[in-house]
Formats: sequence, C-alpha cells, structure tokens
Amino acid sequence: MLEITARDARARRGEFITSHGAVKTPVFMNVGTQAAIKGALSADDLKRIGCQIELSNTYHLHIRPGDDIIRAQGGLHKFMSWDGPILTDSGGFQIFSLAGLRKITEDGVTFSSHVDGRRIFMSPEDCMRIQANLGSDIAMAFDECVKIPAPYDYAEKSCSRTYRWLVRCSDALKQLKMLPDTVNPGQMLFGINQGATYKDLRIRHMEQIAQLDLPGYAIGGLAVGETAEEMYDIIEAVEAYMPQDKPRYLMGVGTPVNIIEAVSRGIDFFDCVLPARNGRHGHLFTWSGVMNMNNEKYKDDPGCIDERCGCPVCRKYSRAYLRHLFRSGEMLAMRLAVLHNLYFYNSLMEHIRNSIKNGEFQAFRLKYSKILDQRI
RNA sequence: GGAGGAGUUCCCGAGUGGCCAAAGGGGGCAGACUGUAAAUCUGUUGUCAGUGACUUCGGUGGUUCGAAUCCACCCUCCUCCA
Repeated sequence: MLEITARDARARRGEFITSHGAVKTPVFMNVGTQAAIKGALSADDLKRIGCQIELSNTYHLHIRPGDDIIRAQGGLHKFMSWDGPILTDSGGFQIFSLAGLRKITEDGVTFSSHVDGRRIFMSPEDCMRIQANLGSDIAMAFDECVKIPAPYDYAEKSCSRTYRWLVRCSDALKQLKMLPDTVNPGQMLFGINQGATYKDLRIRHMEQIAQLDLPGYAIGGLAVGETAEEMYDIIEAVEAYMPQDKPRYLMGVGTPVNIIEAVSRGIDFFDCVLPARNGRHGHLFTWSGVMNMNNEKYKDDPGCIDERCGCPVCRKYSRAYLRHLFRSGEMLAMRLAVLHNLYFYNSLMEHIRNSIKNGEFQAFRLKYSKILDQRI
C-alpha cells in the first residue's frame, strides 16, 4: 500500500513501506545494476547523497556472480552492504537491449550471455527464483520490453504473453516466499504494463494486471525512442487505470523534466541511468540546466558546479578542477560527477515532494520544467 | 675529418612521381547517451570562400605536363669510425 499524504492535482506525495524501511515518494531509485553504482560509489556514498532506494538487476547478477552465491552471502543487502530498500529489475529490459542475443517463446527467453556467450534460459519462474535468492524488497515481473515502433500485432501478442508471464511470476513468488529459508519474506512483486505506443493495448493490459492486486505497478517500455510527448500521452492514458493506493513506477525514466512531467501525471517511482552514465561522461545536471564539464569554457572557472546544490562536491571543488580531472581521464572525475548528479536527482525528488506537500507543485513544475533539460 | 641515416600538417608517425590537404594514433574542439554489453560511442581538427580556390611535407634551386616523393647544393639532428 502506498499511503498518500498529499496531492497536488494528479501529483501525489506518499510513503511506501518495505522490509528495509519506508520510502518517501515520489522517489528516484539509484541504479546499481551489478550491485554497484558505476562511478565508484559505495553504499556509504548512497547514504551521503540522499538515496532512499537502490536498484539492481536480475539478469546481470544471475550471470555474475550468480544469485546462488549472493543468497549464500545472506542476500543482496548484506552482499553490497546496503541496508535500505532494494528493487531488482527482472531482466525484461535486457530482453530488449540484448535483442541480438536472445529468443523468446511462451516458456521464457533464451539468452546468450553478454559476458561469455553461454546460453541461458530464463522463465518467469526462474526470474522469481533468482530475485527471491537476491532477497530484494521489490521484485519486478518478467516482461518483454517491446521495441518502439512495434507492429500492432506483435505488440498485442507480446502484451498478452507478458500478462501470462505475470500470473506465473505472481504464483511462483507466493510459493517461494512460503519456503522456510526464504531470504526476504516481505518481498513484493510489481507488475509491468506494456503495449508499445498503442493506448488501447496499454489500457487493456493495465486493466488486466490491476485485477491481480499486486503491491505495485510499473509502466515499462517507454523512453525507448518515442518522443517525450508520446510518452506523456501514454502515461496519462494508462494512469487512469492504475490503482490509486498502489505505487506507480515509470521504468527507466528519465531526464529531470521527464520526471517532473510524469509526477504531474501521477507517477511515484523512477529510475534512470542518465545521472550516472552522463555523469561519467562529464554531463552534469544543475538547477539551471545541463552542463558538459569537458567544455573549454570551464577551464579556468573557479565556481562550483551549481551554487544552489548542497552536495559534497559542490561544497569543495571548482569547475576548473573537475574539468581538469575529466580531461586527464582521472577516475575521480567520474566519481565526483556521479556523486553530484545523483545528489541532484535525489534532491530534485525532495523538492518535488515538498512542493506537493505545500501545494506548490504546479508552480515548481512551471518554473523548472523548461530549464532543467536545457544545455548551458 | 670520414661513413651511413633522418627531417611530413599541434605531437608521434605512414606515405617514395599523379587517385595527397596527405593513412593511423595521440592531443584539441564539439555532440550523443533515458528499467546500464557504455570510464562508451560519434563528428570534427591547414586557410579562405558553402561545389572550388589557395598555401603546406627542413631551405633554395632544378628535372617533369605533374614533386612530400627524383636531382643538386645548403641547414639541422642521430649513429658508427677516426
């Protein structure tokens, strides 16, 4: 259950309880695919940058080191030394992004491992067993993230298969949680809405999965090539059919503006690789827009990244120094940039939550939804 | 003093008569990135003019329809022998 504590139009502020603590929503989940935040951040760093919940990946951890190993180490929380909530993504996105390496059937998906090429079969039941071994607080359903644009026929077939897979996921996880040695008895399953850009498919699928009364629901398969407007339209269409008292998670999204726009359409959970990946590449998010720290114009800039940012990096280091670190290929460049970007994202969410509480979200949205994605 | 070798566009370095403004790398400049096969990938890097023109391969002359490439002399550097 998502306890909703404030609303501003469709935007909601709330609290979601997991076995590793409460999550204040809207929330950004910090992505650590392989049980690590790329950019050399530790679990301690996550605390410093205001991370509420971390996200890891079923497919990646199954391949390496192996979910059995993580289970034997006491589960993912212990393994990576993070005692806060964890959501594990199912590998559905990898079905999409590793398209050249896989084959999909009703039973499940056969992958070639991107690590060593060996063939791996994963069914919805396997996916749940793996996530149960990891012991995450939220397990994501095994879905197919369909490529956009997709032929209607294919999207429809894929959708109904994803629905059947969801039923199997739900049944499998119930069984797994009843085992006496289950790693996380409080593990919850979120279902994932699909349907490419077809609103009728999206809505029909959402209606179907809502009936399973799962602890949360995600919208998947967006931000994969369609325009932002198309994405917003789909969110609006689907949101009307999502249970009010359950968290809504927009998977893989997005830019700061994407997030604000999605919150205004009723979304509560987000995750995205952008702050970490772009940070590693020198792109930094600020309250005045996005800057490329590699640019020559910063070579002698004594200011910090963003005066309005309270992150540990902005309190200490100049743009000139950061640019030097990037130009020199120093590992510290990435670390500092990712620290800043994730702090920025987490603090963006905090601002969003506060503005909803104070009834100022629409003003906040008006003020920032143009400038935050702008290049400076 | 003698004998060999080398000097190429910001740097390293390929090129030994036309397809060469000149491979490749580095460096520089810029762009992309949305449930992470990404510390990655892409573009650009003589000048001016938007197709084309002009200047450039140590220097100066020469051979040739045509030279970074061949010849002569000069300058600089390296190695070996005295």
